[in-house]
Amino acid sequence: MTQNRKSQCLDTIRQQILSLALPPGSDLDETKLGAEFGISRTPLREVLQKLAGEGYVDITQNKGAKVVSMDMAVMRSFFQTAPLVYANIARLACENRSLPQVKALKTSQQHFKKATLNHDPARAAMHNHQFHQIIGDMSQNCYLIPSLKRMLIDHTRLSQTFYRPASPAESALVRQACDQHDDMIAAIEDQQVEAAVALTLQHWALSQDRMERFVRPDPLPVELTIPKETAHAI
Amino acid sequence: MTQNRKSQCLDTIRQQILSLALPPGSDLDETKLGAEFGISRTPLREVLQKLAGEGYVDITQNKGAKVVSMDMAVMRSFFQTAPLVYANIARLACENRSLPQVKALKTSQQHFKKATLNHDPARAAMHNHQFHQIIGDMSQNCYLIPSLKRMLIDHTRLSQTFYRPASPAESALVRQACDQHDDMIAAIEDQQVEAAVALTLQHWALSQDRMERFVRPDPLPVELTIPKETAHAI
DNA sequence: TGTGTGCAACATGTATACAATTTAAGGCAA
DNA sequence: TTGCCTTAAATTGTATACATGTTGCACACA
Repeated sequence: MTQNRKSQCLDTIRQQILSLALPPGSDLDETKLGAEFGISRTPLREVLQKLAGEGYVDITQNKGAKVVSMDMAVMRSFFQTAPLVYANIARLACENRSLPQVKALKTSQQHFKKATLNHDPARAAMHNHQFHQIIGDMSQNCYLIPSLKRMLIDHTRLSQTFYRPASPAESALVRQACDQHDDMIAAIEDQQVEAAVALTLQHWALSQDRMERFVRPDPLPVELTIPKETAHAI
Repeated sequence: MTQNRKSQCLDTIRQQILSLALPPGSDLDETKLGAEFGISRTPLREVLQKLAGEGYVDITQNKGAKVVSMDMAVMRSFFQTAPLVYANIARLACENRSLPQVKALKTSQQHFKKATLNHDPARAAMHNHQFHQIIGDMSQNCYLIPSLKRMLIDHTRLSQTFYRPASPAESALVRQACDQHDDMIAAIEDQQVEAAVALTLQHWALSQDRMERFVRPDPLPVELTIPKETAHAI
């Protein structure tokens, strides 16, 4: 029971960081969080240590924990490194996947598809996160998985707007991403390595474009008209 | 002062794991270690959490911490993944290195060279570890660095015998590795990306051979003679 | 002899009190 | 007002006591 509260605390904070409910750079107060989850500071500090190990938070001596930031320098390496990590994880997943894992991947994809159809962007982002984490598990490579997990944290945070399409064209992109997931499952199940890698790179290219627009939005029109509805800020 | 003891504890355990003084799979008793380092269990548990985040130990619920194991399945992915990670870290290090980092790398290499000349294999392995970790820092890529650090843990553990040459031919290999370090420093300083990557792969090939022999030793001679001196076991 | 049960010893998990450090505010002098 | 020093509040770090869970041994029984 008490153990339940601790792991629930861990899950909740992870989820809040991924959903940007806890924005990058925000402070995590030990006393406040402990009271919130009904556990004392000792186990709560261990939760924060664990989150630090997973790359969700940064802990500074005598200064406490902060949600990891997403500054420009980091974004640069994010876009630079993602295809390398994703493609190699996909390759290894093809080679090492077990059938129960394939089944878990299909279940995750069902939930993801349902969330997109129901226009539930928060759940869609979370299930997308889980989908790619399962592919990571399939790779069974304890050296690359930490990199993948760190990438997925920022990927999920950046893609929070992805599943909140603002136009028919954007809706089409979401459907396309969903179809790519189906194709990836098939390739992994049939262990078609080259197909899985190619699909992964296509999948990346799709979200890359959306995310880069999010980081560096379209320039305002030169004619000084005021847009009807401004895009949401971070 | 008290903070000193905690970080000293962290460093000592890291060093003991890398040197195999704490062999893979061995138990880490909280009470015993706390007494040993003169700190109570609370900060010691935080040390273990940190080590778990860095990939030095595995923590199981209600079972405590163990030094991460090195079974055959893991070794396979180790040899499979190392060139990918090392080569890409080298590439990024070339592009992003700062001059103070180059200076630190040269200092580290001096210590390394001195240790090999003095036939101090433990120190040589540690300075080699530090050398490659500095190259990791140069890459300034927060996504790949965790993978590199996890690789280096096992690399250093596997190479414990590398710097304990048993024949003139093996001594030549150590000298060659040392020379490669010098060449790598030059390539990184001059930002010659292709040269740095090629050198890194050569450097890997050299140690790969030694390490694979360590994991899978030479078959015994078919004639049933007893060797004069048996190689040290793990 | 083999197997299962219960208890005792031990190791890990949590709460709380206290110590040390950082942060912010207030007051004083230039 | 500005800058700096002092001091109080808040936050983090540590020690200890207690709670909970695991392990291994002894003993009973088939």
